[in-house]
Amino acid sequence: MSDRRKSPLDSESVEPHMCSPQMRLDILSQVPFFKPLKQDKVAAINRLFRERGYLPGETIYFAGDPAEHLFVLADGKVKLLRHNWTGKDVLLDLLTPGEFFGSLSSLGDDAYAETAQAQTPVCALTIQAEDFRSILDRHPAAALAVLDLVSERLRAAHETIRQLSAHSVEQRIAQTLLKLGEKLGEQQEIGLLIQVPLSRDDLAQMTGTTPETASRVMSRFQKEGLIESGREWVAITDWEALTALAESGLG
Amino acid sequence: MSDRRKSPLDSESVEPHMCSPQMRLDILSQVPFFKPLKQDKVAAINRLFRERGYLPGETIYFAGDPAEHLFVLADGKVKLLRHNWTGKDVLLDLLTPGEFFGSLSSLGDDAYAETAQAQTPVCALTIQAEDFRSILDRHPAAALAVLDLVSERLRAAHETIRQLSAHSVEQRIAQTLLKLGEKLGEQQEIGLLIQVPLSRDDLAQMTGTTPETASRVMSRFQKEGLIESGREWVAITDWEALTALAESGLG
DNA sequence: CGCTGCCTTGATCTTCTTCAAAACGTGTGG
DNA sequence: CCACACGTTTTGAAGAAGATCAAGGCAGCG
Repeated sequence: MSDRRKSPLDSESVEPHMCSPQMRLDILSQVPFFKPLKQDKVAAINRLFRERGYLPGETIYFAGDPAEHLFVLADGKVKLLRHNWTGKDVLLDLLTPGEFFGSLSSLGDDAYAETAQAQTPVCALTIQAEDFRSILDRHPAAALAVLDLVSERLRAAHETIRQLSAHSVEQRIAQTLLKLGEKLGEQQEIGLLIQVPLSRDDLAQMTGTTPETASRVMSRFQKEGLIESGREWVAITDWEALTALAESGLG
Repeated sequence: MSDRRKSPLDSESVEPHMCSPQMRLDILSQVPFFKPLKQDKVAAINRLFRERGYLPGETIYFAGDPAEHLFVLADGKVKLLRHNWTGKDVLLDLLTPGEFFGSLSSLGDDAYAETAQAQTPVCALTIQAEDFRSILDRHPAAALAVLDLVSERLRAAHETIRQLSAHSVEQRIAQTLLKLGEKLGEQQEIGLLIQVPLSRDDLAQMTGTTPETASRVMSRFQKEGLIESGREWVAITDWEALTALAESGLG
């Protein structure tokens, strides 16, 4: 336990990431809501998208900004968060390539409800909200696919509410690590490495606690051999035990 | 404050409520996602719906049941909740006439994620999940309207997460009362009466606390003249003060 | 009129937050 | 390549917020 290694995370170039035209088309045709469409339709849609790169830590948009665009994440990781005037931010979601964020609404004067922030170097494809809306209008299959994705997010949000309401901090952190492990995990010698820079602060913002408490819980987990962790990285070394802890609260 | 009146809530018949055919058509054509459709279309859709009545406290479906139907609430109030094996249920939403619940998904073998329970005598219109799905497939305007409603619920869920993460119990209860006041409030001599039977337990399940703590907070609010309350009813008497408390935490 | 279920209140205990200070790691510039 | 500086993490001690356990009171209903 004393030889906590250097960060085992994939190091990424610090350049704002740009994608090749072919890469764009590949990504768009893989996105769940364009998948049902014919290839030539996707090519036409592709022309409506613009490309933007962001640096780690850079804000893509702020909560309250006029919601003019929809984003499709092509490469990198994006945090979705809400601010509190107390300074206690809440991290709602961590997005991976292929997921969308931003404005879905038809109303132009709507504002973003959340802030989107690049967690790593990011390449995102953007489209005008009204353009996206009219695509959905013309392609019911795409609209239903988007509906399914949003419904799934609603389910996930309800699950988070249940956790915040009824589980201890320890259980919430365990559950969050498992969820991140499923989504971002990569098997390595250390264990199931969570492929995203994840600070104690991030974890605290995801689980509704303080960085200090998150740190204490993580230290305990590490002492018990459930995880291996260092500065902004975590790996799960005992999936079963962590699962048991998340669900019952008894180690 | 000593003469806490008898329940000022509208007393409703205890019969499982049934609606007249004309009432059904009226309700369906008023529902946001059928509103854009022509009257004759709605009449055709109406024929796909069945009608069901429920008694107060009766469970409409349980979380985990096969999700075969979509429901449109015609009359009464419905609780949406999640269970915990610890016995601590979480109340996610309180629905009023015109709102929908149940299955949106196309996959037949899906399960309900939540339990739906009648809070008052209820009349609900039900349709097979696949029938509803094919309606959305044929009517993009309806599909987009549903998408907007679900997006709005996702926003609300995120707001709840923010509150649970960053606000005190006192603030959460104040905010919840205000939200309920907006949705179900009715101006009366006592104040803005929340037209639904609302126990301390319900409030606790909405705000992630215990009935005892909810009771203590409500007593404090009453002593400070912010609300008037009795057995399963609440009225807001000082909206501004309650708002201030919800937002800043300082009375 | 007594029963059942909801509400209130008190005392105690646990969990988590807060404040503070020190140790560590990572990338930087010498 | 090494040493420094910054932001992250760890850990401690004290205090607050809320949970839990327990008892008693009140409303509505048969």
